[in-house]
Amino acid sequence: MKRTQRCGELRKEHVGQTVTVCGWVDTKREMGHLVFIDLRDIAGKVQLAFDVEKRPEIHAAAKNLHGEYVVQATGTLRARDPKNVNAKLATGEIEIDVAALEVLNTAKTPAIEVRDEIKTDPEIRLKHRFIDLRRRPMQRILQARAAMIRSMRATLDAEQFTEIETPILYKRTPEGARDFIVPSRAYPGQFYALPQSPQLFKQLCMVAGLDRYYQIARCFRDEDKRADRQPEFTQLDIEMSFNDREDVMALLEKVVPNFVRALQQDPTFKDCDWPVLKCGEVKAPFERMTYETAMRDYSIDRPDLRSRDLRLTELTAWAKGCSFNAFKGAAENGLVKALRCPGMAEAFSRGQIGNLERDAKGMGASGLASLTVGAPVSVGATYMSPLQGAIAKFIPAGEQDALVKACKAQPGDLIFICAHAKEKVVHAVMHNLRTVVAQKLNLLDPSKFALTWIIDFPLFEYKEEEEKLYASHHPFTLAQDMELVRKLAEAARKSGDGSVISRLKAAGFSLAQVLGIRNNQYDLVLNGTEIAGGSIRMHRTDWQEDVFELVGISKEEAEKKFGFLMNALAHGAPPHGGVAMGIERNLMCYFGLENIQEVMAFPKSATGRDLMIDTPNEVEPKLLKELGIEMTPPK
RNA sequence: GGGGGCGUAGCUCAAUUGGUUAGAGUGCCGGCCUGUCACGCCGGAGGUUACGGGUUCGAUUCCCGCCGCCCUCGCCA
Repeated sequence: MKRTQRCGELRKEHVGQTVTVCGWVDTKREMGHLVFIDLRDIAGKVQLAFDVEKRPEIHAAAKNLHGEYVVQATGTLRARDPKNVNAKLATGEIEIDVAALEVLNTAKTPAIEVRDEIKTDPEIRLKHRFIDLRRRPMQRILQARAAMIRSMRATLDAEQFTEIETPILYKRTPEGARDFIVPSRAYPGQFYALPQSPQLFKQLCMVAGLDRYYQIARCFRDEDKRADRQPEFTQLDIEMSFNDREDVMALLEKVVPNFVRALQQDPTFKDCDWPVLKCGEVKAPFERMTYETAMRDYSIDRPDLRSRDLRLTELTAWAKGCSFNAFKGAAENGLVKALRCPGMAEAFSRGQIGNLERDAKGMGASGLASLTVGAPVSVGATYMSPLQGAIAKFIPAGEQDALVKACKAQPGDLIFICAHAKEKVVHAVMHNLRTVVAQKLNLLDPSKFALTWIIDFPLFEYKEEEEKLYASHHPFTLAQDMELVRKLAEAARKSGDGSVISRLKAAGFSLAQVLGIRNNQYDLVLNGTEIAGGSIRMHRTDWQEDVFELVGISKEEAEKKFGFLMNALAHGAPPHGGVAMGIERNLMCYFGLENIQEVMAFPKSATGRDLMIDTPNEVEPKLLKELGIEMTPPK
């Protein structure tokens, strides 16, 4: 045995014991006849004391130690004199009077200082990741990640789930994200693909009668990276049988509070400064909000409800009768929305308003109207309109009053209005604006956790340009009204030509009716981040065929792409559904971090390179030949 | 694929309009110091200014290219 305790575990209660510790030399303080070494391991630091008069050879050996040397030290644990206690250190009341010292390894000077706070360039940190991970904040994050996953497993095991591994060598799926592909040696010219998620396999597990599946699943997507995206990431992947959406939601309402509690109660993290440690108990059941409400009030399907009272107002009806032509025109077949900013008439400078307008234009808007609300007054017989701003003069007093009333605005408020023929543009602008205003109002406290389910999503999305319906989640999601889907599919099959929509219209169905169908999807949203999402699936092939019909996936195409799933569904698939939760995205929220690299042990750069091991890289021509792959010459 | 920012000592950053020996803090190495704990004091080493080209008497500085990192739009559930 090389050690009796870990450095950071030693306390007053061990005083008098002979202890052996191992760790890295953190700092050395030489005082002539005295040398102090702080020895560090994952549990913390402890002070080693060396006195030349007591043991000259050991003292001399201590003088030869350098930073990051790996050392084993044995000695008597003694209490420090009260005047020498270091209150900043958990081990500050004690030190080791070292009697034996062994250098287990020397160390080169690291590129990164092993300290809690560093400002080092991310490139350097990634190149020397094994040093970066020696730092306490990084070790705590990785420990917390493990604690979270441990808790997830415990919860699911208690609910009779079976952890099942699904293949990493998978098959290319033309839908969704770009696949990473892996050449096959046995079949030159043929390829595996890495899974974007285990979606189809988990459904096959249900068909197999495995009843309840989960996996801490690695997922791969070959898309361009972002601050919150990596080419490989981890999901808690869950699927269950004979359930409806309530069962899945109830399950996550156990999983999430359990792991939050696990993090909050773990003494390992008591010194950490994480939002998750300050957010209090996560109470179940979680709030629920329909997609319709979310879009109406917040213009986004993942609203940040820390600013729940900052709601948007739809003004389309008002704008249709508006004298200001820009609003009126947009309202004809588009959307007009307003954001009332309470008491913020003076909150933004001219320049800031200008920036907001510029951002709105960047999202496709033709402009962003801003109006401040004054007190309505009558001067003699003339009624003075309450609004001020560049466009106020185009809106008569009566219309202004109606606007103020619709927004429930008060004197001193600021009102932003965005109008556009494309709903998507208005939603993007207003969501962005709401975020800015909420920030300005200090509503986005990172230690406040606002959790909500978003439910009742539309089954279909309609792309006008293509005259095509798309599955808004994925095409395996069960509709709430399969009866109507059946009728639609039948109608679409009968009347021969034209787009699906024109055929449905010919059969007497309206677009609103089609888009009004809700599905069985549920997303879990935390402070504006989607931290989990899932759905109940269609377990019957005839239902599945109906939806394929409506989204324009032909029989041949369905057979080619999803044949094995369809075949499996035809062999007695039980009703089933599940959910997936992004581990990294969750951790980022809980730790208040902006970059996904901070919550992974060995992340890749934003261009998908591993800077430490330097990959991707070339392989030998011989290997390529074996795989039947020929390179085009580089340009 | 598009846009923006960045690249100078191990690390974090300076360097005037383009100007002669590229500096500081920290780390590192050595010395001194008996209670330090981000110890203190003294001394020292350390640079292909990412890389390649161009303009110029002269380039860290200006121009072009290229590589890398970060952010973002597209893309991505």
